[in-house]
Amino acid sequence: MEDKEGGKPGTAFTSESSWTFSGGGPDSVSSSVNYFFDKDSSILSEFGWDLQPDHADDFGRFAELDRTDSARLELAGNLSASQSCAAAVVRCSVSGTASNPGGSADVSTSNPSVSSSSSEDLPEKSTGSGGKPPEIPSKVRKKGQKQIRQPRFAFMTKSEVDHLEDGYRWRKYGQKAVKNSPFPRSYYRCTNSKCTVKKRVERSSEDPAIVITTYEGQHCHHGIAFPRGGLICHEAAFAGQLTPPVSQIYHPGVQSHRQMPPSITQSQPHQAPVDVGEPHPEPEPTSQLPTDEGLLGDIVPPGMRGR
DNA sequence: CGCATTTGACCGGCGC
DNA sequence: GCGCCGGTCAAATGCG
Repeated sequence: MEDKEGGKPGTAFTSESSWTFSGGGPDSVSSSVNYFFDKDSSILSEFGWDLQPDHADDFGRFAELDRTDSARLELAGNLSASQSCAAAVVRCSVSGTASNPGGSADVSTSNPSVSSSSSEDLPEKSTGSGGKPPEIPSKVRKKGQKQIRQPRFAFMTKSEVDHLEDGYRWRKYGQKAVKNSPFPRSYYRCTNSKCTVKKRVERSSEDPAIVITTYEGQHCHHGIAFPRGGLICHEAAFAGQLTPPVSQIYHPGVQSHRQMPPSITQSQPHQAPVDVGEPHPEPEPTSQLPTDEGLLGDIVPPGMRGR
């Protein structure tokens, strides 16, 4: 894991980010694993997270699990509780690239300009708007230079829904069948035209209940990218900072209905138990409104502190 | 009408 | 060099 480049876990990203989920991980995720999750949650800081002691400990614990025997993470408590839709953080890994070597630590949600720190790989291709420049097609990468990826952050959640609500809006731009997996992989990108964050969603071939979500890049905007409007409260904005499993943040009235399946939009009073070891019998994922004190009050991104 | 999703095609990287 | 595979594009389609 962290021995790969001999760098400090959580502080030095690999220049070549190939990764996977270590032992016990799904075969479908076929990259090599780099768990940079450090006990001091420094990696979270890299992504703009700031765990307060209690939860830093939580992260530390499961990071440790990953490194030792890759035991199932049972991230009980506030973080996973937010994924009431029968989702729980199972495992988490972070990787990144030299294109953003720790610089992401400076990223603040209140500083959109930092977004440019990343996109060596994503040259502002205003996709969808049609039109890649003839001479510089977006998909063409520099020859002789391996594709440089933005910092990535992946986690596994146990969820019935593939696309977990995370406070940001995503547009699906592709779907591919995954080798050795009956489940397809979906590709999303942030709907914010200036934001190059992408995410991949796929299900574990071993445990269909587990959704593997991979985020790449960082949001260069703090609110939710709601073209049609509405502000989202800063908590949700933060949630999208890394778009972690703490997501499931839904604010009635401001959240786009499109993104929110009926089953999700209706908050449920109960919380699904967090037990990643066995499937949840819950037929329908439910969501809840995480309270600021229960979730967001504990994990505060740098840019959000003092707000 | 505008936006999101679907889906087949295309392209580049990588392993053999 | 070839084939496989992952990732992305973009036209078509659907939906609110």
